[in-house]
Amino acid sequence: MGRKKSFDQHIVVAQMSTLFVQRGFEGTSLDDLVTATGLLRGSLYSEFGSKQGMFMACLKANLKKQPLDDVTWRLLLVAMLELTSNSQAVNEIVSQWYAKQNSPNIATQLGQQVLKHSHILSGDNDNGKRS
Amino acid sequence: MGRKKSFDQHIVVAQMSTLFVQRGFEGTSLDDLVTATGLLRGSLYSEFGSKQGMFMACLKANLKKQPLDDVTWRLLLVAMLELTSNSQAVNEIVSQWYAKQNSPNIATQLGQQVLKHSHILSGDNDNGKRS
DNA sequence: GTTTTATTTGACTGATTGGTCAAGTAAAAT
DNA sequence: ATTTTACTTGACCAATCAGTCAAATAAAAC
Repeated sequence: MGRKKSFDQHIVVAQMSTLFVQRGFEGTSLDDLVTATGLLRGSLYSEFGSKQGMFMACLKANLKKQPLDDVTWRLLLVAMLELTSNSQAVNEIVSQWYAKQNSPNIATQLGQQVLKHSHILSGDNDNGKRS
Repeated sequence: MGRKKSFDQHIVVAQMSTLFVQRGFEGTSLDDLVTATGLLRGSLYSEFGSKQGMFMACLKANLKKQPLDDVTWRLLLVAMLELTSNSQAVNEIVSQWYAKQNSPNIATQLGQQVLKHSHILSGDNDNGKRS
């Protein structure tokens, strides 16, 4: 068997999901992920293979939820706007999810998430500052 | 007066808009913008001040169109997902636009643009390659 | 023609990016 | 107790990032 893993996949995926949701895919750096998870780069890469692998783990895990929560909708948005047109693998995940949907108002739900995320007309942006 | 500008603002803004629409804000590099416009960094910075200034020029110029075309909708999406929550200046532009809208289905239109951009269920992604 | 002003040029910078890997460590297997 | 296996550690890397600026250039003003 060898050494035991020092982390719980589910927790790590949840921590990474929070980041991807807040900052998007390109907006989230490996350093961000290292800080948020408490793992180091080597562990993250041996577990997920690549940054895209980390995102896909988040997307797959969250898509299992029913009904979809805000985190999952926002991961779908990030996938569709940043990854779907460049990555076959992510495209397939999202396409398979979309094919199963029969609700006619997916677009509306996606759009509502965009509006919610944008913080428009609320004025609570931080002018680029990060904690 | 001094030396004349070697470019037409409108054309440069249109060229930059195409890039921001295709690759998003963070996904578009200064090198990309230099290549697409034919201008060099110094010219771009003396004209627009910053990368965000370049994006804002694109957004402002496109929002004058009526009715909004796909490019403008996509710029709004990019703004809302990548900039609005971190940049007061971009937030104000989008907020002012949004306040003037009285259509009840903005969310739906935004969502349709997300779906259109995602290339889902069409399979024509390029696995990350760039021309 | 000389000076002044505005723009272009592109090499350069320090910071940050995603990703690697040899060495170290902890557990199981023998 | 020793070996083997699996995971962790973090320094390191080449590439890329947004942004700068002194020097060169072109036009207007005189």
